[in-house]
Amino acid sequence: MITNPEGAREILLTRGIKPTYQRQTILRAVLEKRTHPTIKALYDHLLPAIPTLSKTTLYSTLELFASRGLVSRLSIDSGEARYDGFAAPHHHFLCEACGAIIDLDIACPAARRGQVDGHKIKEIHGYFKGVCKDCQSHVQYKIPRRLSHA
Amino acid sequence: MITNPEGAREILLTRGIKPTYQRQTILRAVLEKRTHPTIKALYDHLLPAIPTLSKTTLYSTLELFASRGLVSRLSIDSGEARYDGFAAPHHHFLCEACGAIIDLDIACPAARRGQVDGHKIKEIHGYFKGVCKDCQSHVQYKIPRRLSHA
DNA sequence: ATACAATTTGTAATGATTACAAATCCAGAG
DNA sequence: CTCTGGATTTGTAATCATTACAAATTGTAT
Repeated sequence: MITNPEGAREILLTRGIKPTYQRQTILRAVLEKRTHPTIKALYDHLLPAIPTLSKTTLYSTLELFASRGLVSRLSIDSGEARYDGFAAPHHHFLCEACGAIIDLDIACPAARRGQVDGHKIKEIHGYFKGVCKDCQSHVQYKIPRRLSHA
Repeated sequence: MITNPEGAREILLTRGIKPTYQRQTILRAVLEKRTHPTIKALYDHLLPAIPTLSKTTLYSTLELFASRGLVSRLSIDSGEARYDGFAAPHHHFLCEACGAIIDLDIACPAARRGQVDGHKIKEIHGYFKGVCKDCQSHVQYKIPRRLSHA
C-alpha cells in the first residue's frame, strides 16, 4: 500500500525500473485499487490521468511489473486477466453473485513445503467460487452482466 | 475411467443426456485422455472417429458435460481452456519445463469446511506451477513452444 | 542543439470463444 | 414405411482479449 505520493516512484526505482509518468501512475492505480482490476477497468480509470494512454502500454507495463514481482496476474475464470497489486502469493474468492474478488489468507501446507509429490513449486494459484458473506444475507441479489450467462 | 465400451453411453443416460454418437465419442475421449486436453487437441484426436466434427460441437458438448458434472473445465494459465474427465475437485500441477499437467491429491481444509471467512464455497480451483519431478532429473530439458516466451 | 536508446502509442494480426442460422438426424404419429 | 417437429450438429461469421510490429515521442548524454 502506498502511504505517500512519492511511493510509486520509489518502488520503481528500487526495482530498477525507470519511473516514467505512466509507470508511476499505473503502479499507483494497481496498488490503490484493491478490486483486482482488468485491463479494461484500468484503462477507463487511468484515461483522465493519462489521456494519451494506450492499451498496449498497459499490457506491456503490467507484464513488466509482474516480471519484477511488483504485481501478480490472475487468471480467474477464463476471459480477461486481472492484476493484483498485492504480489505475495495468496488465495482469492470470486463471488458469483456480486462479482467481487476477495483476498483470502489461507495457509497452504504444500506451498510452505515448496513441493508436492516431488514437483518443485514456483507459483501458487488458488481461488474459490461461490457466494460471498454479504450476498448470502440478501435473498435477492443482482447478477452482474459478466456472469449472467453462467 | 471407462472399463467397457458401453460405459460412455450409460454414463450419459444416467445423467439424462441423449447418447448420440458424437457425445459418446467425445466423452470417451475426455475420460480416457488423462492429459487435460484443449479443444484443439480433442479436435485433432477425434477427427478420425468423427470426420464431420466441428469445433462448435466440441465447445457446446463439453459445456453440456461440465454443466452436468461429467467433466470440469480448467482455466490454467490464460489462453486455452482445458477439460478434465475427472470431475471431482482436485488440484493440478503445471510443469513449466515439459508442459505436462499433473493431477494432485491435496487436502484443502477450507474446501472440506465448505466456506472461508463466511463465504460459501461452490468450486475449488487450485494449481501450482513449477518443475515436475521428472524434469528435475534432467539438466537440459526442452522448453515447449507454448511456454518458451514466458 | 543533436543523436541515440528507451518508452509509448496506434494499427493491424492472432487466436480462442460465441452467435447464429442452415443442415442433419431421430423418435414418434399416422 | 413415411412424415413431421424438435433436438443436435455443423459451418460461417462475429466478438473480444491479447500480441506483433513499426512509427512517433520522450528523455538523456554528449
